[in-house]
Amino acid sequence: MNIESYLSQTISVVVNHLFELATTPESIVLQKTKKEFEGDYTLVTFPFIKAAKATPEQTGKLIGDMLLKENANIINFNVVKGFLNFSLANTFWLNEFKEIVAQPNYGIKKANSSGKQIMLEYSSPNTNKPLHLGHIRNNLLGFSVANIIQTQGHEVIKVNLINDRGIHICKSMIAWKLFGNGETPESTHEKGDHLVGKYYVAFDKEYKKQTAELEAQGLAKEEAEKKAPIMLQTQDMLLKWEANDSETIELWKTMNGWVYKGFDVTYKKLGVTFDKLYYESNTYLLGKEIVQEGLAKHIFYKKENGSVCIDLTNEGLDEKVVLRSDGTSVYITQDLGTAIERAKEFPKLNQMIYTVGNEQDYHFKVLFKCLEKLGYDWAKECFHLSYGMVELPEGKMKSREGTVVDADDLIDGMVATAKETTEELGKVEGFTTDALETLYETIGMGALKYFILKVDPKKKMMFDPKESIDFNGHTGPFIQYAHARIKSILRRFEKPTHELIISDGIELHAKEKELIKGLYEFSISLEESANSFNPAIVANYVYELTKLFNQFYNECPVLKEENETVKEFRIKLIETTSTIMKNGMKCLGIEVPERM
RNA sequence: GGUCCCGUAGCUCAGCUGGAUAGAGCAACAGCCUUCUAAGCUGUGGGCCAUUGGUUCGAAUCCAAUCGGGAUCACCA
Repeated sequence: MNIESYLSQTISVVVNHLFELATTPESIVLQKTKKEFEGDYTLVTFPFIKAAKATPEQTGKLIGDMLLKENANIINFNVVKGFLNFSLANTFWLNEFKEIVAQPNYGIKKANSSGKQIMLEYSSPNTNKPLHLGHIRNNLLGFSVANIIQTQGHEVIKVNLINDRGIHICKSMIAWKLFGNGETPESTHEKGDHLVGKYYVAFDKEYKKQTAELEAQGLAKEEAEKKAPIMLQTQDMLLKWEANDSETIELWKTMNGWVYKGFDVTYKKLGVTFDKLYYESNTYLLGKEIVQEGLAKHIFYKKENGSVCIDLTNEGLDEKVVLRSDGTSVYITQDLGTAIERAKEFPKLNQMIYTVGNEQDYHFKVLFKCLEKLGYDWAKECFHLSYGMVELPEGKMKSREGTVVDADDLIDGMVATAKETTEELGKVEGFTTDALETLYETIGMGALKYFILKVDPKKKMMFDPKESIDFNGHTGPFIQYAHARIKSILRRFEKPTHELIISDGIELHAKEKELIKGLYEFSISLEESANSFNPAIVANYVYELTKLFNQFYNECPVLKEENETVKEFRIKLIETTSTIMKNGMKCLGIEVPERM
């Protein structure tokens, strides 16, 4: 049951009767009562004082009196200025709790016929370098949003479009050919993506050296950059690749193979998965036909030099090239092609979501506008899940220069810190070695994932590698710890919990009531989180719930409670709390341990 | 320069579909482990919510301008 809409309904009836209004339940301003005041919900009465022809205080009292008379669930009220605070009966909250308990997956809707089919693209790595912190945000965000959308009864197809071709890929290939001496991940015991990334950096170094030399010989900077031998070799290689030169293709396959193996390890550590992989080498030629189609429809036009453009100046955008004068594709050509291809491949698709950084806001505006102009009505259901950059205190990350926070290093560092902390706290007893390894990963990754996901995706976020991610306070381990504490109590409880019956006569402790309210909120937060594609809402919700639990834990003994009815109720209460914590964290891709 | 995003405590972030005295965490300080795991709980200090003006009974929240920061405006991806 949605408590707010139930109350709004009641209030609108009362208000309409009292003041001869025609207020709809939706227009009632209702909020949770602030901590400092007595009550559960608060009605803002300012909107009614005119119709009531009374002061805010009098208006509040009028409404309060009538609510008290009309609704048995409302047992008390007080008025402070224009605010009517009212309390709901003990039994009301107990019943609410029973309803939650009766739904094993409270807040989570099963996939049903009214659910949508949604494609969500995320990750989209380049195969010339390892993943870094920016990719971590992308991956965690994409995976988490997919989970969250699923809880609302939708089907999500997670896809990864791998950027496996192009000049940047050739750069690391050339560098490897020149300086690699036949190195392989096996020979160097290096992760494949790191090995290839090393040569990408090597390319940049050599390229800078060569341009500097040419500049010293008197060439202009621009000229030098064009004429550097290594750049010419790279361009030549790209041509060979496009001409399907067997030796080049062979090297490309080999090196990309190394990278994929490396990526798989990182993806596994991050716990992200995909339903379908797309490779740009297969899709980059798509879209040319679309351009012809657009030309025929006079949506695109040909310029004198032969390039094809679209004029979006009326839309507040610019003129954009969609096909080069030499007839080759640009970025947006393939994106048009890929989108249309996917729509054909999945005819039931209701929405396409692209998880890509906000530096590409403009690109996606143009892309969606193009699709719309081409007459694809699903274009307005396309959504760019845009997220802010992860910033470092020293400035930007540049993978070419190797000044990045590497994903694997960061992950390993987090796990190592988890290990250190656990050992320092002396909490290693009773675990097998394997269980400990798993625990360190759970805690380390929990801390990292929570750190990233608790902030609003739209906003840029700051990450200071020098300050390690915290394990105290508003963090993943804080929640994991509370969960483990609950499980510890449940392990000691002698009866099977499913047999427990919640008695009606229980007088709720303040912290118990707060906790029930907190449990109820899960469903609302999850829905809000899904609607706004924002995992931070769930993340912050679970934190709030955990705080409520910790307060309860401090004030209300469970196993030591002498009254058997109360004890069993509390068992049920914490069991439900642990389930919601677990389900909430699962949405974020974070595991919660049974003990820690 | 055009367009878009962002400015909240020393730091990292909530709150933004307008409502009461603006919240957390970290850091600092002070309490709580013969009581279910102290990765916890309780308390103290810390704020012209960038600035100015407007709308409103009421503005951190909406509007405008200014200042500061970032992104983007490629026949790169």
